[in-house]
Amino acid sequence: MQQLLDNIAKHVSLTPVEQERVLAFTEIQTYKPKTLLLKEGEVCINSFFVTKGILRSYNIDENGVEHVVSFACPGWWIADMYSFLSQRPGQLYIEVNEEAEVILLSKENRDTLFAEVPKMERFFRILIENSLVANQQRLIDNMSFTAEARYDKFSKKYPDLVHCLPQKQIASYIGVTPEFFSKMKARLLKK
Amino acid sequence: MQQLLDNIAKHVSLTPVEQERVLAFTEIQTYKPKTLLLKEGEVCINSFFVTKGILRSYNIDENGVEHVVSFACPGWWIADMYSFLSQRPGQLYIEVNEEAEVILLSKENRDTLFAEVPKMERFFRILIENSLVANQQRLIDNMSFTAEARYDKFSKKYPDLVHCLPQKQIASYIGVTPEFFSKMKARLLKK
DNA sequence: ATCATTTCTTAATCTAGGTTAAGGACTTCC
DNA sequence: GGAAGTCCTTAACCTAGATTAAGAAATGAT
Repeated sequence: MQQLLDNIAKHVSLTPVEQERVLAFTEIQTYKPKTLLLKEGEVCINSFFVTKGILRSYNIDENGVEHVVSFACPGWWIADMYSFLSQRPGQLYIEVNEEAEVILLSKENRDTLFAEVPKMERFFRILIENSLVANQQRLIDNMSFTAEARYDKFSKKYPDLVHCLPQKQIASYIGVTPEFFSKMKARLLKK
Repeated sequence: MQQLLDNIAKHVSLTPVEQERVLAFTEIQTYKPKTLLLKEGEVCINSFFVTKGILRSYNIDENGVEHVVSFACPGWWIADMYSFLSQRPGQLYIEVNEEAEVILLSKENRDTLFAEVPKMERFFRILIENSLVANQQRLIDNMSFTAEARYDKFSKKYPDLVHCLPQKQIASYIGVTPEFFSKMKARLLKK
């Protein structure tokens, strides 16, 4: 729980009373690997703050191909933002990659919290802003760079993740097939 | 100016006094086509609310190829969000497509406004949330669909834009070359 | 009107990355 | 500890979309 408060403290400073309110609205949970916290077609009731382990979100396209939308390590939030915000069925899966501990904040509680603790609305505003910027950068990168350059950027940005994720998930995140990813990696080793 | 207030009213309801504050912090401007409101390497001081005309933002990659990041029609906001939020040099250009009238809100004024009129922070939080959702959807679409399907989605989502934008800009937005776009369109006509 | 610039089209050729297939290396779980 | 899955790799072949080039059509400036 302290991790969450530390995370919030990076952007806004809460009084002890406000911190209490935050904790009152959240709930802690642990999950085994491969647990699905959300499936396509379901409403994303909770957003998840990761304190241990790794989660990922992905969608599955018409051809049954999985596309990783995001990873979440300790200190990161994850949700199907479309579904969470609209409270309508979404298209994303959220799955536990590695034995995880997460803090849950439901849409309902989030909205109440915004009313009671306006600083938390600021906190999430800033979080979403950062998220938008990162997302827009990824879009630009996908349009501007080759798979090789995208992989290079990814490994520099998330050096830890490169070692603990299955390659097929990295391949999916940067937008190539596992086979091509494997070929590409072999090519890079020769240099 | 009324357009801006109407737009805000869709998400939060301001008192007349609050509306006054908003207007006090904004400024109106008109621009000729091809005017560059922002260049790569510059700091994005203002965000722009379009009341007339069309703007677009794009970046230019290492090979000199332009990639359209977004269009903005009346009722839409546009900015280089990375640069605007961090007040550091950005990579985007913002250009006037069609004779435009826009309302300017600087980063500085926005932050003051947030402190004076908390509802405006809520307004922008909601705007950014929607923006993030749209952006994430575009990312997923780019990974999941062919150029043809992306074009189809685009023309259904923005039927008006299809008619008033140069094809090369649409091609760039959906992520293909103008040549391929032209070929694709010819193919679609045969069906 | 006319020259210049930009945009669009068509066609030939090329390539980054996809597909299919098959074997080997790890896990995982009775 | 062995059967059944996953995951990773390699290789041959395939295709969506890029590149190059060149002409036609539209737009704009003088």
